Amino acid sequence: MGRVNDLDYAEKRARLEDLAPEALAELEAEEEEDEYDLPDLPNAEAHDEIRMRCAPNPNGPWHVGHARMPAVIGTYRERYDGWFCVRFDDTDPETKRPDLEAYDAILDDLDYLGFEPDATYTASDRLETYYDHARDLIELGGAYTCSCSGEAFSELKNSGEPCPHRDKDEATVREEFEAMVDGEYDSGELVLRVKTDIEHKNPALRDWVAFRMIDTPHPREDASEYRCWPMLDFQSGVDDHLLEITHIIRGIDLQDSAKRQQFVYDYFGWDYPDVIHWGHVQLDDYDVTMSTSTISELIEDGELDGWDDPRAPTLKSLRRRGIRGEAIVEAMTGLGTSTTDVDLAMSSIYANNRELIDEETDRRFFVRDGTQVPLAGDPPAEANPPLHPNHEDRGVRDIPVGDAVLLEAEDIPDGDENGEQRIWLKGFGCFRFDDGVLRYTADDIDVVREGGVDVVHWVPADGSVPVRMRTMDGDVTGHAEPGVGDLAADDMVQFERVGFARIDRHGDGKDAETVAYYAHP
RNA sequence: GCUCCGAUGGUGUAGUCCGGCCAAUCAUAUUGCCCUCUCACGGCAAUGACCUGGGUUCGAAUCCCAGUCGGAGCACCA
Repeated sequence: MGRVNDLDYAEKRARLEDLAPEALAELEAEEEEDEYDLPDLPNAEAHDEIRMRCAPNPNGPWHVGHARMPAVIGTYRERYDGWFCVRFDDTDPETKRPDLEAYDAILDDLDYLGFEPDATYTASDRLETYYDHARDLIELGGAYTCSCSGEAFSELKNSGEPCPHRDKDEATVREEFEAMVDGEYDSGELVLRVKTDIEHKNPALRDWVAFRMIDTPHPREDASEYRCWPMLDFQSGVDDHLLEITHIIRGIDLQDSAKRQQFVYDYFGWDYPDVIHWGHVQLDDYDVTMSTSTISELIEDGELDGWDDPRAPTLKSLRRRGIRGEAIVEAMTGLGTSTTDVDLAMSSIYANNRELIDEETDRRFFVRDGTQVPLAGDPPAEANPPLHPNHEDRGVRDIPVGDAVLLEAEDIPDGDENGEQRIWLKGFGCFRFDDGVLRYTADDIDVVREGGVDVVHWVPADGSVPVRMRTMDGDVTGHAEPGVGDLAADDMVQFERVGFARIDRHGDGKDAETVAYYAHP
């Protein structure tokens, strides 16, 4: 037994293969099955092709929570060899006014996450389609124009009473709706309601609004002439059918939508897609709320530098910090699709990212708030720490050392004669701290192996690169070893004992700062 | 007020449909040890959960009822 446990995995597998090949096959088959993070889609086998949509409101670049939708439907698309589109549900030019730059910003965020939609639609291009369906619905007796104020209707609705407009004859409804389409009413004057069940036990489903008038022109020029706009439940319901969506995945805030839209589907004789609702996601570690409008305000007020400020919980921010989209996608699919609210730990995104980048990311020294200490005792002229501890083949860094180094204050020995006064400058050698000077001792590495002498990171006082590292908790300044000045923007480094960071840009001229963005430990 | 959901360790998740294989899976987190020219990686170990109360049953995380807590909708927002 003990001998078996001492074997490593490959050996155990080989031994098992000899002894009981069928048991091994079974074990490995089980492992295969377990590889999915996400549950099976309901009724997947009933469709030739799984078709899904991601339907954002383009009112700003995406925050981290938005990544959940593409992560999940993108993963399902791969798993079922399916299809998904992006559909911009931009049918409110006023309250949720679209931001013209957000359309491309969202597609860009999607690309960062590693997904390309099979098609892209924009609801504000499709108003004529919605009008046509409204006309059909009116003909089926499924809708009526209503001039009640929101308040008055709400009161009637809550007591389960129909409003006087409910029995309007079809010709009048048709006529008034055409006048709505032609923009002959002002905002608030008239709406088109779907006739559902005014006594339905759930008040949320009673005769909801399908179209309303909006005076403010849509920001997209192609849509700026329209004044009669569909509500989400109508627009989205019609589009989901026309795009042959088989599976809708969305938040619990739209829990009642399916039931509302079901009335329209019934009038038209359509089958409603399968729906999955999930709860809200919260992120730990951030002071800023994950909300597009809040972030947008903070940027406007100058509290944040922009959508990619390291303190902003946005995809642009994570991207700038050098976190791969894949790390976010994995964290998101790991959340599953439960209807409960969930807290996503940033540490799980970091752990995924570390796994992706650790092997390929070279090590560098970065000393925060360095204290200068002179060297003595004739040390070597150059230090040569490895680029990566697990990859000797990549070679070493050549760090020319002058007559002084910068150290972090806590790494400098305390000068107490009773304590160990030697430190090992990594990749360089052993020094004894004496009277404010580090004197080279020429001890070999055994003094470290035997314990007692601490290894510290350091940079030469001359030739090091001033660095401003931007973090979630504010900027950190210090100096990185000279070679960092030669790295390209976008290169990742691991500052030893500090963490992973992405090189953002180098400054111009002498003494100009290099800017790096901190990713994670 | 009316109507829907949901509840497994610090976090996420598996198991719940079809009760026993669950003194509960995996990941992450935290701690300790090993490895190591710091960190990271890797290895080993520890920590830590079935919301509460009833019921059904030989047996309940799983089924039933009640309660508690949490979330969502009842918009001319998405």
